[in-house]
Parts: sequence; structure tokens; C-alpha cells
Amino acid sequence: MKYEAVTIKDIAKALGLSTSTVSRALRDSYEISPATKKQVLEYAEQINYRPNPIALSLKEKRSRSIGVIVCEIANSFFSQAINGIESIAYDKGYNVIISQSHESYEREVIDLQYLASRSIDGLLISVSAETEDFSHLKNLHDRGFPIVFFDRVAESINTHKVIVDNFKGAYDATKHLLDNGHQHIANLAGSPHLSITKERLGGYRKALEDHGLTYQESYTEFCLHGGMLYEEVEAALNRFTSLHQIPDAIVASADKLTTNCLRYFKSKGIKVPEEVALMGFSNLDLTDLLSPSLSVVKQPAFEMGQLATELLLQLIESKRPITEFEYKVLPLELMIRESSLKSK
Amino acid sequence: MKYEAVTIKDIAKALGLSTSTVSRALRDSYEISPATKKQVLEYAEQINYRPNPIALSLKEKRSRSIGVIVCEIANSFFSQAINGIESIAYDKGYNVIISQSHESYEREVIDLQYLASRSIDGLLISVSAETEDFSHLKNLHDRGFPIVFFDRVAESINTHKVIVDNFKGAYDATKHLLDNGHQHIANLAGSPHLSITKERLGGYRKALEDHGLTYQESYTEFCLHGGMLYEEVEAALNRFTSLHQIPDAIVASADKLTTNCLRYFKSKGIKVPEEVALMGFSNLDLTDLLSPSLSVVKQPAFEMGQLATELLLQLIESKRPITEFEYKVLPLELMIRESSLKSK
DNA sequence: TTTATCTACGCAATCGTTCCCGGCATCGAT
DNA sequence: ATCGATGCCGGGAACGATTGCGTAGATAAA
Repeated sequence: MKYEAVTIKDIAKALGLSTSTVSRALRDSYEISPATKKQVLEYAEQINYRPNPIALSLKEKRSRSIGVIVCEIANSFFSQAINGIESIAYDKGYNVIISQSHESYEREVIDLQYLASRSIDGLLISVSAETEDFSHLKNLHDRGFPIVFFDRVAESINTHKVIVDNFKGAYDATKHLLDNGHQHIANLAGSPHLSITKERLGGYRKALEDHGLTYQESYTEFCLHGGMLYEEVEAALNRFTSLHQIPDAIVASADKLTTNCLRYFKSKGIKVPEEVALMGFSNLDLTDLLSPSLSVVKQPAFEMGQLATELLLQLIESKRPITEFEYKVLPLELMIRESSLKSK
Repeated sequence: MKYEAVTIKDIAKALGLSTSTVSRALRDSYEISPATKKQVLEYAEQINYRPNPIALSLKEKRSRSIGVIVCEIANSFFSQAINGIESIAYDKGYNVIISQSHESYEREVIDLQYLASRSIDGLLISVSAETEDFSHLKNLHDRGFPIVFFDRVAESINTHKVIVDNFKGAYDATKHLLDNGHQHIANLAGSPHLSITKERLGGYRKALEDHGLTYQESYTEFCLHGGMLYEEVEAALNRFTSLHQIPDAIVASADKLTTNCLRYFKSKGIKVPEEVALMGFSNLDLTDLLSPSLSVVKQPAFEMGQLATELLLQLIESKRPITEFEYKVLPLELMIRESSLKSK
């Protein structure tokens, strides 16, 4: 099945003009007489001519499309961020190509290779939970390819980054639980490789210490797949509940960790917040409908996407190399509901 | 900022060969001596040569990428479907470009124009809730552009379609509520323009009639935006609750309708399922954690995406025009939980 | 030695578009 | 009448890669 589109040549042939004249007429060049312009424009409209973006890309050495690599679009945070990305890209006439790493390093590398072989002008990425080695990104970046990180960043690569104040978010969440009278607060953490995990762990720890408590390693469990697998969350929580002193509250550091945590307690018949309080990072728009409704730290996902895209387009469209990079830190929102209430 | 990539010319110049020789060496042509091949391959590897996909697209008149238009990627059904689409496309070496219509007809038309100006080889689409007029798709299809519909289809366009058995899904859901003793079952429906709305309405109606009940128009409310706006769901449910005979059960025909319905009852302090039972169409993976847990009709979203993509690639890669089109109807899954239990 | 065959490579067209350059009229000025 | 200016348009190269065709040189067969 072939879909043959009309080209500038077809117009030229039909009207007895040269392709240069047709091209100029379409672009409203001053070199073309009004009569010819009118004729070309009308004929082009009639046969529904559309310029071939691929030919333009080849000529201009730019595709006017940007790539996005995230772990999962089914994750609320990322789908909201993508909406932000799309809103800006769309305004500026850029296409958005989305790839999912599914939290796999290998897949991330393949996706990157696929995208970067010059069908995109720049990249927005939030790295996978497995990614420890950033050389695939570093190589590209070193050769001048525009990259902007958001949420999960590679500290070692010097470019624009858009993140949230993860330290403060975890600090505030932990403090909230402490203020509510919880004493034994565990931290259900994501992949230890991720920047956000480290930052959130730091905030959690600082809050404990500011409250006169000592940080205990056994009260932090890492989930390598960021909670994607129920089994890893189950295993982590099993370890918590087998401790001498069972935690009376949990800070879950990611969307899937939070919901799978709730799922675990529900299946075990453990009452939240009566037996254990829960406070999680989540951008779900259904947390109010859960049982119990979830207290969460919410990220400005849409705004992060927008900001990251603006920075990327700035990189792409800049005439000269940029050496000063932005490091944007956005505020988080604490939403207190039932799951973190005082256990009396 | 410029990202200059290496081309076949750079290799040719560096090695004192012609571009044709380099091209053939890279493609392992029999016309090139082993020595030259080795030299070219090694040098290409060394300077990290990658063929320019845009140049290839121009030459081969195909971009090896497909477009997808859905209303929202933040919707579980669609994000799962996209995962299915991606899995097949990826295997076959195709790129996927996703656009969101946000349930707007106008936006759908713009997205389509954007995508179809020949930067994609084919299109997968689930039309927006607003779309009544399919001429934008019809035009393209008539000119031989490969299009496959999934979920929300345009009946009038003769091409491959992948849907679920909406009639049976609604029938079974309604029957389940009837079997549980509910007598006054209302139907919270999506946009009246959508094929799925009509099919689900049909199943609902048939189930009532098979049970000896008469269908009443006042027991069906349409939501033009498919439940995207809480206000439209609120208005619809307000009308239900102001009826002489208030419904004792509701069948909600879409994801957002279902959750917003639950949100409404929660805010009004109406107990589910004690005061009103609820059964909805939803692909959320959190329905077990809601309060009450939701009884749902679940669609095989991933499989639908896979199937639609296979059919599309078949259209794209077929040598001669295809005139026989598939109309795939996949089965739905009924998941009974708390929200639909008997009201005693 | 001549002719045929094969190996190994280069030339140039092609895809659709833009744009530099050059050229032919026409017109007004001298 | 000649010259320069201007208006309007065409030729052709370029973007990066593929590919049909042509061919120089080596080898083999007659």
C-alpha cells in the first residue's frame, strides 16, 4: 500500500514553473510576482500540498523533535510531566518522541541510541532505577548533544537539571510523622543509585536527628526496582515487621512504593494508620479515594516538565555553546490525609 | 549549540575512498574487498559513525515511525495500550510518536495534521470524545494512508479495527447488579458520539429488558468529556439523585466516570454499596485499594495495543492495497469486588 | 596476443526542499 | 541609443545515503 504525497515538483510541472519559483512563492518571497504567487498558492491549496518535513530536516540538520526517556508513562508523575513537556514543545512547534526504559539500564541505553542517532534535536531524561553508569549520556553530552535532566539526574553531567526539593520533602514528611507522635519511623526507599533516593534518605535522616533520634540502618530498606515489583516491597516490609522493634510509621519514597505498601498492609490485615502510619511520595490523583486516604508528598510534575522543556529548547536554539547551567529546585507540596494520623 | 555528526563523506575523505564504496562496505556488499571493508568498518567504529535516519527516510519515502493519537496518556487504559503498541513497534524497528487530544476535536485535527504531513508511516487512533465528524481521518484514509482504530472507532471508515466486546461487558455488569438484587440501575455514560458509549448503552439496555425491566431515558446520563471534568459527573449524579425513584445501582461506562462517581458519593457521604452499588469500566491497577474496592469491567488494553499495531504494520508493509479489513473484538474481564455487593 | 571474465571501485542520479547565482526582460535616465 | 537598475524567474548545488551503471586493471581462456 502506497501513500504518495504531492511535492513541490508536481506543482512546478503542472504550472510550468521551476521548483525554485514554487518554493519561493510558497514562502512568500519578494522575488515572485503577485500573480505567480496567487497561482501557486491556489494550486497548492487545491491539491492539498504539505511540505515534506523529512526533506526539511535533512536540509536544516534538525528534526524539530525532542526525545523523552522515562521509566513508565503509566506512572502518574511521569504522565503529568509529559503533559507539561508536550504543552511547551507543542507551542514551539516541536514533536515529542517518548521512550520508556521500564527501569532497565539496558533498555535505557538502547532507547538512547535509537533516539540519538540524529532523529531528535535534544533529550529530556529521568534515568532508570538501574542506571549507575552514565557514560552513554556523558558521551553524547560531550559531543555537544543537548540534554536536560529532570527528577532523576546524573550529578556528574554538567547540564540543566530540574528537580524538586527532595531533601525537604522527606524531612517534612518525617517531621510530620514525628510531630504526630510516631517514634519508630522506617524509610521504604527506592533504588540506591538514584539521586532522589539519596536526597530523600538525607531528609529523613536529618529529621530524625533534629528530633533527637538516631538513624538506624535496619530502618531503611531499598527497593531496586522502585516498587515496580510487589515482591520487592513485600520482602522489604517483611524485614521491617520482623524487627525487634516494629516501625509504627513508614515514609515511602516513591509512587509505587507507597501504593504497594498500602496493598501489603491491606493483605496482612494491618490497620493504617492505627497500627502503622504511612506517608508517601505520590502524584496519584486518586489518593483521596484510597482506604485510608493517603497522606502524600506531591511533586509539581507538570511544571517540572514545562521547565525542563523550556531549558532544553533554549539549549537547542542557542547560537553559541552554553556553559552556565541551571539547577532548578522546585518546592513540594505536603498533603495530609488519613494515613498519617496519630496512632493513639 | 551545534551537534555535528559524522557522515559517510567524512569516512570517505579520511580513507581516500568514494562514498559509494564506504556505503557498500558498511552494508557488507560482495563488491567490496575484505581489506577495504575491514578498514571502513574499523574507522566507522572508531569515530562512532551512525547512519542518518532522516536521509534514509527521504530516500526510502518512509520514516519507520508510527503515530498514536489518544485522549490522555494519564488514563490507565491508554498507557497500558501504549505499552502494547510500543512492544510490537519496538520489535519491528519502528518509532512511536504519541499525541494527546485531551478529548478535544480541534486538537485531534491539529495533531493529525501535524503527524500526517508525512513524518509517520501510519496511524493508530482512538478518537476523542468530542469527535463527531470523521472527515479529517476519512480524507487521509481515502488517499491511502494506513490507519487502524482501536477502542473508539469510526464505523464509517473501512479499515482495521480493534475493540472489546462492549455490549457484553455492559450486559454482564448490569446483569451482575440485577442478580445482586438491584432494581433501579442507572447508566452513567460517556460521550454520546463514541462508538463505545453506544455499544455499552446497548448492553445495559438489553440486560434490563432480558430481566423484564423497561429501559428509562432518565436513568442514563451522558458526560460529553467522558468524566474528565468532575463537574459534569457531579451534574449527572445530581440529576440521578433528584429523581422520584433514586437509583440503587450505577453502571459507569469509563475510567474517569467510575472514579469520579466514587468521589461524588464519598463527598456526599453516600455509602457504597449499602446505599448505592457501583460497577464501572476501569483499567486502574489500584481498584483493590479504593474504599470500597471497586467492581470493574477490565479491558485487555495491552493486547489491544499489540494487535492494533500488528495490523497497522501489516498495512504499512503490504505490497499491494488491502481491501479486506479485520474487525477484532476482544473479550472483557469482570472483576467483582466490594462496590457491587448486595444492598440488603 | 587477443578476448572474455571478474574484481573492486567511482560517477552520478535520486529523494524534496532551499538558496545562491546568474540571466533575461523592461524601464527610466542620460 | 546606451547603460544601469530592477523585477522576475530558472539552473543547479547542497543536505546524507543508496544504487544502477560504467570501467580500469587483473586474470584466465582461446
